[in-house]
Amino acid sequence: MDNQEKVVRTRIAPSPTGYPHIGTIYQALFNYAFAHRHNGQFLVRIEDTDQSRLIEGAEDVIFKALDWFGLTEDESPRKNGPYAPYRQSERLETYQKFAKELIEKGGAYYCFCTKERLEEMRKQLQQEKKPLRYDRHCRMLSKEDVEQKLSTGEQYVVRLKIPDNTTITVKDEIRGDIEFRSEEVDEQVLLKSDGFPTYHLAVVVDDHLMKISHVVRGEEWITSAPKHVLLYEYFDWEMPRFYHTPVLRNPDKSKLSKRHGHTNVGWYTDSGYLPEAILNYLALMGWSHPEEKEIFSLDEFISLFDLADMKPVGPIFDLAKLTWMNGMYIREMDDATLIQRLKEFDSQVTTLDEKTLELFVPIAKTRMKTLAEFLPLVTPFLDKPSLSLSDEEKQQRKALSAHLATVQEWKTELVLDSLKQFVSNNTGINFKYLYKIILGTNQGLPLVDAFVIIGKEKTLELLS
RNA sequence: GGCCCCAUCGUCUAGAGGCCUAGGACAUCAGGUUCUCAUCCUGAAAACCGGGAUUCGAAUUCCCGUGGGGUCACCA
Repeated sequence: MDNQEKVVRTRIAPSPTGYPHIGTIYQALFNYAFAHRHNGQFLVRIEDTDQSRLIEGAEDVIFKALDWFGLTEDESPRKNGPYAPYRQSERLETYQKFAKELIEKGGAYYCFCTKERLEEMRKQLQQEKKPLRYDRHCRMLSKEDVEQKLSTGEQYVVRLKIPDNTTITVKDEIRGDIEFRSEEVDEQVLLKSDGFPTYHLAVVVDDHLMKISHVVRGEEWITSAPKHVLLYEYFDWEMPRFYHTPVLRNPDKSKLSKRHGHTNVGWYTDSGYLPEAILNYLALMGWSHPEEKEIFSLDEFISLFDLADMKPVGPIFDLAKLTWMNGMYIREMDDATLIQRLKEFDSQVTTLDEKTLELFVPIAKTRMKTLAEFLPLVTPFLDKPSLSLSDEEKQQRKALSAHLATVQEWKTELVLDSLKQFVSNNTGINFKYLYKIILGTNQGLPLVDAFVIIGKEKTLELLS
């Protein structure tokens, strides 16, 4: 009975405060994979308790991103579920109820300090070079004082009470027990004066109510974890297992940010990255395949992944390796799928002749690292590019055109022979030069293959 | 600065006391294949932060430094 495996339930708790961050997807991946590995549920809870930071439409975009990656949740505001609502702004009474209960239990207290007083207090502490913690001013208030202030409608917040002289232990499953001296922990606000909870109250209440079994979140939460542990103890609730995953970093090792890297999921979408490649890359940040494989599917990852195997080191997000991996996925994709993806990526691809597309894709494939690189490869053969060439180069172009016009049968070997002949007939000319006078760059799709695809007529037109 | 976390090639990592002359991947460089460029193949260069301790033996355990990161809100 004791050994009965608990249902695994994980969650991500994004705030709708802007574009979806790649770090959110990183978290989602591990939460999703772990839940699926254990036939559990993965939920998305929207943490919209900061009214001032809300951005309209941000929630939608988060779900759109999750869909794009295929990290579909089991319960969320859009899907509902047994523990609805899943949007914190709709659960206010719940938090208020528990805040009250906590006060009655002696785990929290009313605080009437004004913003001004707090500011002054901090200034003072700063001058004295003391840690910036609340001075517990209102904790000393008598019951009568509190009642009196409450009855006159004075604004208040609810603060967490920290016990004196104890050690609070956070059991982190990735790095082991982490100990905090209680006097190092701030008596944080749990319920704000606008009636909204802060993260600390909301997360504990919701994780408990929603029966979250494994809390998998970024390392930046370690410092506030003792507050959460305390809350679980005060409420006498069973604690979930905590896994603090490493934070993704910029090349300069700081926390991955907009300033130094590409954090917006939309950037990857727009740049022609494939969701499966991104996920594969992300999976390798802090985890490694038991056979040291680099390329593997989400399903394979799910079947192998264990949170206990996570490394605690913050990895640097290396766009170059992601890009390589993306190219790998493109190369290994079958042509039909790739064509489909290209069309979805850029509607301009839809306008191309289907047959032409089918012929171009195989030769373009090995030359693309992102979907965005397809069109620039192909269009120079379809729409005559306007080039700025020297007179001599124009001359050569004409000569080449005349030379190719003599090819009897427009077949790969014959066209190639013709080109080779042209090159050997003219001293100082090589294939690289040919690219220059035909495409304007010294590289591109194989000329012969491309010429055969578009046909003799169009080729000559291109060179005219 | 206080507290907390972390530490193997430039980057992601393998490594759970002898299999390590430290392995793989990206990036870099050099060759090969090739109509250019890619792809593909071959190869090269490249790391255990420092110091103690434990041990017959330490990248692996322990301590102390050092370095990097995180966090210190009525934000999450």
